[in-house]
Amino acid sequence: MSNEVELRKEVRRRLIELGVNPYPHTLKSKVTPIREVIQSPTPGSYVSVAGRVVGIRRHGALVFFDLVDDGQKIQCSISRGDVDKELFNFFEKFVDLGDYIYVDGSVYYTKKGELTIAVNYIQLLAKALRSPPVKWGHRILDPEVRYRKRYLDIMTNPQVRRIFEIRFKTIEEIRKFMWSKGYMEVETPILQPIYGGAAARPFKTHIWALDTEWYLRISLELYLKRFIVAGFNKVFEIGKNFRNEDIDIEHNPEFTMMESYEAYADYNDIMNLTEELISTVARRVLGTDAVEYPINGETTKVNLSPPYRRISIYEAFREFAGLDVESLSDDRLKEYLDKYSVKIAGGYDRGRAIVKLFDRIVGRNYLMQPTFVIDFPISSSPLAKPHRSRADLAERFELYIGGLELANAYTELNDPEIQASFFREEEVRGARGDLEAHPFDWDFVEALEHGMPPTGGLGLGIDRLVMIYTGVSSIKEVIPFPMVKSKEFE
RNA sequence: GGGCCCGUAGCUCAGCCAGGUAGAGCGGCGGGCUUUUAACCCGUAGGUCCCGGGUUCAAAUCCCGGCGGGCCCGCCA
Repeated sequence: MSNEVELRKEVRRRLIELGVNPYPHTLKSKVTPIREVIQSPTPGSYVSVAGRVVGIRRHGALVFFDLVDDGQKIQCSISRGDVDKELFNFFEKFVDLGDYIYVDGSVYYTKKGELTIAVNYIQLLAKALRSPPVKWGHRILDPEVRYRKRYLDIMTNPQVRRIFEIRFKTIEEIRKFMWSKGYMEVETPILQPIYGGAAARPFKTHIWALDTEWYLRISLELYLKRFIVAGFNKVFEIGKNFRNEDIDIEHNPEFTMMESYEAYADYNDIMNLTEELISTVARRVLGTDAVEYPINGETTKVNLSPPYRRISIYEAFREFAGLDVESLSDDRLKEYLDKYSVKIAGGYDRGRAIVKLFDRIVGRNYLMQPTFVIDFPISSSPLAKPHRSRADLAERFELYIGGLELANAYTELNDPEIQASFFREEEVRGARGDLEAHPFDWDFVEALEHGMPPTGGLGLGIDRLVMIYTGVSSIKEVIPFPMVKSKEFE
């Protein structure tokens, strides 16, 4: 292993001795992106390009090699008979896989019809001391290498690169979509004295300047609502949330959410917004809103074009599980909790029990096509407004696609007295051992006391949306640098 | 938190069950080759068998502990 590095360090040293800078500041001349050379191939034209050497095929006096620039590959050839002998020798002696080089030459098609640059000049741009771990276009198989050294994964595999291109285009298109709807993108604190807006354990940190314990945010919700109180009518934020919980196929402790809040809207408006956003962004990023998602090992067509089905959580129970949860006694419900080993932290609560049971037996198993599950039991939703026509329900929806929970949204609770009472209930749950209970946020309640208009809010999991868009079933595949245990530098 | 599986050359893996000199392909290096594209042909170097301990005449192999990774379950309203 150190052998290759040592050999290449020796090459680097010899280059410097010869007066060749292996890491020059400038290129011989301006280059054309390889993408453009490929897009409008012009045999006979003279081009200058730069890129990483990803393949070398030697045939004695003729050598073919591949350059990759910004994910685009082009073949080059260098022929001893056609170029300065020293240049040919320079290539043979000093250019290795992984190096960045500049070349210029004329474009032609080989006998096999491959677009190729007949190289006349080579400039070394950056000497690589390590070669790529696998041939370009091949997959690194070791997941540990893929996640720890993602740059290698992306460098060598265009399909991996494509996933991240889709991810970042998706974020860009969500921004454009929200702006086009009149929303303003705002920023809220990541470091917070009280966390809130979701049920999750937080990361703690120490603020030296204030000598107190603060938290990394677990959601964007409570500060965005403060913007609504402040008089901004439509705001959104795209940012990282941090939840101190386990890492698995659909959870990463650090993940990306888009949250939006709109004055004078309710959860019905937000459902319309959500389905339009997901389909519009899909069309702009993927060119289609018909995607395929692997479900239980089988590729399933998923249609992202609106309207999405809207079904109450009780109806969903009846339809998919054949269970009339609504009329179930608490004792019977507890039997189901035992049967599916569902535990409720902080003591039994009917609403929470129903929602957890739903996650366990309905959501991930049956909701493959986009589905809004609506009207949750009120005790499970301490930041949502009670339902306009049923006191036991909250105006809340969750969006499921491919069995994944993608979004959570409410007609927002704007009655400060009810909010305060919900926080008090959360405090009780916390005291009973529910580590994910909301802490009482007095400052937020005071903000509501100043008056928040009727508001509709949305939280959309960007990572999971990208999973749906790219057809991958692990969140690690869509997070560039997923969380892995740190390792001592070898 | 529980269970299962994995860790051997730069990469992919065999060898482990049944203990006895560390193996292959790709890649590297050297040589050959002027139309290849996972080029090809010949030669060659390359190892803390994840780490530590134990059993044994002898451990990559068996046992224990640890580290790292993957998957499943729990948890994630």
